[in-house]
Order: sequence, then structure tokens, then C-alpha cells
Amino acid sequence: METTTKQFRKRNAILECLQGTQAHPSAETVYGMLHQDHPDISLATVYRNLALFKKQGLIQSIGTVAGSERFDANTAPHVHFICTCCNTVLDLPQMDIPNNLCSAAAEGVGGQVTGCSLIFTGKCGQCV
Amino acid sequence: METTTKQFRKRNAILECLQGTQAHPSAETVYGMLHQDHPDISLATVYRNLALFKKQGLIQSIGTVAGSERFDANTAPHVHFICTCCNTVLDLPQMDIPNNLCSAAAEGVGGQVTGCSLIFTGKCGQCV
DNA sequence: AAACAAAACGAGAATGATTCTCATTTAGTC
DNA sequence: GACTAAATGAGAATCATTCTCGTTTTGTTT
Repeated sequence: METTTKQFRKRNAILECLQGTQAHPSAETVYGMLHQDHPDISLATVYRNLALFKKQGLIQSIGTVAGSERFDANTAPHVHFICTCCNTVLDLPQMDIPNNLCSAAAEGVGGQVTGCSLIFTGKCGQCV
Repeated sequence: METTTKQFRKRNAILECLQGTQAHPSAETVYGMLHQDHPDISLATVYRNLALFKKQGLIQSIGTVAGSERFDANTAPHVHFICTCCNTVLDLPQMDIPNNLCSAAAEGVGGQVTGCSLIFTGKCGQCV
């Protein structure tokens, strides 16, 4: 017999899928993307591992777009744009969240500020 | 018969409920708050009218927090803080979203930017 | 006030995303 | 190979939200 590795670690496949796309997919979308190479993967496994990665800080959540949560393997703070027409999520990599905003927030709240999300909405180039 | 107003407009009650709180409630929470004065109100009516107000621009959505959508009758652009511990949503009224950020976003996207949301996360004073 | 049409509503069913359960499979260790 | 813990698949369960439809309320015209 050949040395066919019967089963890859599906966990890695899920993370790599997310790291290899710019698309900010939902769990269902990740499931669909993996189905080609891993026909035996389960949707529950995708959800389980996405929740795990999020807890571990390997990925971040963009929030809920059109009813489903969207994920991003880029955990560096950056700015997003969401098209309200086609629900595409885009990075705006050239933009920064000013540091003074974050420190101002920490002052305004009587607690700890650990994260920040700046999201613009509108119509993308395709939809406009 | 006497002129007992059997039924107030529930629509107004829902809007006023939202306008009279700082709490950024969910539909279910609004339903609970109204139940005292309007014991015969239906949860479907709350959802229906919140969706209507949002479409009309009378309220805005803060996004999904811990599984349910949260609303804000303050439609002026302002900054929010979400406690990841108790899921409280706070206004940070003293903060502004710099105008140059919005125009930079409009440049970065090949489309129309119509909205913007800046949200900080962390632990509030109660939870820290 | 009666008649009628349109809008709003209540109750509960339906939907859809997400989570949970549990039996099975896989990985790691001795 | 035997044993234990972790990971998975399949489908049931859950929860927020939306939909359906029959009824009630509102507004308008007589």
C-alpha cells in the first residue's frame, strides 16, 4: 500500500483555510470551502474549532453579518468595511486606529479596554 | 360606553422605551421592560417595530452581543464600549470618531461609505 | 354612529444559526 | 497491542428571529 495519510488533522485545515483567504468567511462558508479536500468533515467540528481559535486568540470575530458570525485570521487590529448590499467584508489595511482613541476609551470606561473594532458600512465597488 | 382608551399605540411605547434608557437593550429586554405597562404586548410586535424603526433610521443597531442584537435610540454617531464579562453596552459620549478616518475609508473602498461604528471591548468597572 | 379598508397586533409555528449529546474514531503513552 | 484522553460525526436541541394567519384596532367615508 501507499502511505496515504488517511486523515489529516482537521483542526489545522480549518485554521489554514481561514489564514489563506481574504474573505472573512462564516462557519458555514468555511465548511463549504473545506468540503472539497475533507469530504468527511462535520459542520459541528468547524464551529467547535472556530470557537476554540477565538478563545486562543488565533483568530478574531468581525461580528454578525446578515445573521452569521464572520471570522478573520488576521488578529492584528485593523479596520473593516462591510457592504450592506452583498455582505462582503473587506479589510482597509492602509488605515490605522489612532492610539489616542484607545487610551481615551480606557479613560472613559472605569475598567480595562482590551479590544477595539472600527467598521465602516456602505456599498462596495461591485454594488454601487 | 365610556371612552376608556382600551389600547395605546404599542409602537410608540416601544420607541419611548428605547429612548428612555441608556441600556442598549435587546428585543427580549425591551419586551420585558414593556410587560409591566403593556401586559398584552407580543414579542413579535417588539421585533417587528424595532426592525421598522431601524429601517426608518429612528434607532440604530449596536450589533450582536452574546447572541442577541442590541439597539440604541441615539442615532448620532458615537462610540460604544462592550463588556465581554457582563455584556453591558456603554456609551463613550465624550469621544468622537475623527472625520479624517471616515474620508480615508471612503477613499480606501471603491464605493460609498454611509456608516461607521467604533466599539471598544474589555471589562467594565463592575467586572474588573 | 355604521360600514368599510388598511394597518397593527397576538399567538404560535417555522426558520436558521449555533450548541450540545453521545457514540465512535483517532492520537498519544505505556 | 492495551489504555486513556482528545477530537470528531451525526443529528438532536436550543435560542433568537421571522413568518403566517386570523383577529383587533385605526382611519375614513357616509
